[in-house]
Amino acid sequence: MRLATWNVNSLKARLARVEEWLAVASPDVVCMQETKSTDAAFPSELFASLGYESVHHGNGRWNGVAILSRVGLRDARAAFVGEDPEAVAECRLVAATCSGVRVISVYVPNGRVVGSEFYAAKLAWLARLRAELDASVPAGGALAVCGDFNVAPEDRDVFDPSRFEGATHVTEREREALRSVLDWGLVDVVRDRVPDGPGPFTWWDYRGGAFHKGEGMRIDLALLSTPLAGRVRSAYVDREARKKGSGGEVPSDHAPVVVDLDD
DNA sequence: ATGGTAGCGCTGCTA
Repeated sequence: MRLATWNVNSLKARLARVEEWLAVASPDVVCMQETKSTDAAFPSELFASLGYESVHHGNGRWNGVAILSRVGLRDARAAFVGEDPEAVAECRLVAATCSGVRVISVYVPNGRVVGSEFYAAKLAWLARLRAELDASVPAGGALAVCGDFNVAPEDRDVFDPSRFEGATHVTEREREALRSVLDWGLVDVVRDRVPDGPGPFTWWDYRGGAFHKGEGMRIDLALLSTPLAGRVRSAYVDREARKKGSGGEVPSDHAPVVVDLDD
């Protein structure tokens, strides 16, 4: 099974690029973030015509998460345990079971400025994600928590740590909050397969030619439970998808993370 | 050079 996660930075703007990528990469399950779409506008029929069932959770201009699967999709849920699905303010989590794997697509808050209310909300969101796993996922099962975590786990996950002093994504409190999620019993499978940095990066600023200068961060992660991590054949960043499409379409500022699992 | 790009949507916010 090929599992992927991709922050598309607007599904409407990226749709042609996404379709092209689906055909080339041929993933079985895709976690998507920043669709910036409503549930009504989400192109579920188009994805169905390509062989994918889907679930989307979005309410407009910001955020929005989805899961696509061509190996089954059931028990979808788009809110934290104990959260009223009708009262979700920010659409940042959706879960479904695909071919025996509990898949969670996450878009962790950016945090904006260290010390701000948004930074505090980011830390709280990560703590809530850990509580979600404790409350809703049986230990020892097949779990994949994938998405844009907006945290670079270590200094080797940024192109130049000195350029990030005082910035979000690299602070010890954010990294500790992420480690608390990992401590549930998850493996960062790309890092597991690529022990040395820098990178592999998954995000590059649109500005200043950052992608071509190699100035990125590794903030999109595939975190797999230990039993599932034992089935990983390969785990990598699909840098090709960060380049323009065949028709010159603008790419997302994120590249997909792809994980191939043995059956 | 205190900058830059992209998306949403129409003014400035978010990233």
